[in-house]
Amino acid sequence: MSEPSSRARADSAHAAAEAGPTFAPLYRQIRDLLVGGLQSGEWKPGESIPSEVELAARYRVSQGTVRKAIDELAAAHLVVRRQGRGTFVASHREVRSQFRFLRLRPDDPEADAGEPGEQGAQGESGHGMVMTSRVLECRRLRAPSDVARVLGLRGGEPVALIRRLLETEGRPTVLDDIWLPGARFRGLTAERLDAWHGPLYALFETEFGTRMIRALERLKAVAADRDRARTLQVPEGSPLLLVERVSLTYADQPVEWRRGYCVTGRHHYFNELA
Amino acid sequence: MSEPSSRARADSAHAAAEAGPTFAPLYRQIRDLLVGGLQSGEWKPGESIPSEVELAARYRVSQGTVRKAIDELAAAHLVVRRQGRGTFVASHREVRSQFRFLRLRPDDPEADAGEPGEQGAQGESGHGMVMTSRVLECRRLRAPSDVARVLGLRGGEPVALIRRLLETEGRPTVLDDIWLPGARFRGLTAERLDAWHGPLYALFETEFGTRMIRALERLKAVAADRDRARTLQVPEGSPLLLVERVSLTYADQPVEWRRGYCVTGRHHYFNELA
DNA sequence: TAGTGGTCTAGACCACCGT
DNA sequence: CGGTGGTCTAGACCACTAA
Repeated sequence: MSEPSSRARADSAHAAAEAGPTFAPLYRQIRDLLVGGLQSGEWKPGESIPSEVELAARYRVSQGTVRKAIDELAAAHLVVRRQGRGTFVASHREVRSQFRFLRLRPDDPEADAGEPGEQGAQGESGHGMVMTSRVLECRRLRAPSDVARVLGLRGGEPVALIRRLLETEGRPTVLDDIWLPGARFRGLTAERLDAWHGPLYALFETEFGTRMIRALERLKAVAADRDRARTLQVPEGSPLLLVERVSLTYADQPVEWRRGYCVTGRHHYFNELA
Repeated sequence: MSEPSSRARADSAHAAAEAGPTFAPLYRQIRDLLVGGLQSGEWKPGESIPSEVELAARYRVSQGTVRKAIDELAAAHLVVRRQGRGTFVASHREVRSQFRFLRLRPDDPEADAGEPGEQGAQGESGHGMVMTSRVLECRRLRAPSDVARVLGLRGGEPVALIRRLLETEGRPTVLDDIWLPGARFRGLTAERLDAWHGPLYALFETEFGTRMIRALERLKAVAADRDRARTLQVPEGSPLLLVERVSLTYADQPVEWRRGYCVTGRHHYFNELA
């Protein structure tokens, strides 16, 4: 290494001298460069990124600095480290991160358990829960203003709407309304959804190059209106758990708005405060 | 340093030689020692722990190893680092970690905002929300079996029950039933609760030496029964958000079981999936 | 055996804080 | 100014994986 971190130190000195914005430490700059590689698709979900020593050479920093950058990516679940093998881009197809966004669980794990590891058709399962999905509707339309606002679109831009029913043990459990930006999800049809076996986010990642990174949720208790009561086979006015979710991809760009109405008679939403 | 990490290396070699349990890396051993110091009260909430160099000398490891141990404690919110000052034991009295466990937020931040920084009597506020607490009941009794099971007590052991009503803008919003192990919370009375101004967990930490570290929650939507409907001033049968919480202290010991019934007409439970 | 991530060390320098 | 945490480096060795 002929010029170890000359750029970084220059930046740092720069920041001290100027009154301008303080510069990020080297490992954060490296981290952001790596995020750029992930975002641009240079390394695709499931693939490995270059080794730490290679990245250190490429960016002309020490291995320790690259290591700290990757530590942050791993903490954010953008990559997964595997000792002896390498560092891999996280994927919703992997079991490890499959159910990271699924918080609904059966009250009694035993009562709702299927065969260990079993999955229903279109199934998203986890924690001994078997869930089957039925797509009720999938159409494209112009964004209503509230949807446009949440997704950061202009009103009237094309969006896709998926309505689906999740069932556990044959009982309707969750009714989802899912809004997606039309531009990102060209070619999304009910047939395509029916043909896909696996988590929805794995489909989005694989078929549309859109990877959900994190999500913000708002929960409320609401009374079932007539339509939803009928679909979920509960009395009108029954309490439902409304889970509103905005999913974000790289750079915190919103790419999904979802409203789920959950029957919580035999299930609950689990959360850990840490 | 005369014998740098002789213990650690011996352990490591040991583990490799034996078929027994693998030994934790040095920094985890150090971390656990530090947790022991926190748990035993060697360093109290708000106080600073020894500096990294001092700890490195004490445990005869490098500063980098101590640093990594403290990194984990900081990630778990057990300590807070402050550049140039030191590392401090986290406290519920500090604004930083005041509202870490409060997930209920007004739907429209503007609508419910009081004076910036204002707090109601008994208030737990945050995110522009003002909440006032009214203790309805505080008595001691023998643990019902379900409470005993959750708190890890034997049935019939003494427990304390607090019932309180949280109000926002004069509107009843949350009805809490809080169960505590009697042994830990000797001397807890309604008068003591009324006299305390600040978060409940700060009281527990300051007056009873019990610090809540993390919590597990289960959420459901339920219909308001007659009593709760009256107390919360909503129609009987209205949907309420039921938040069931088990709080844990060091070593994941359960020390609180709480059931909160929330009116979510103007508020929601916020969560981030990361 | 070669290559990867994981641990540990030692030392330099920086940014920040209170005195 | 001295002391604290924060960054960065360089190099050694370990643990794991795959060929």
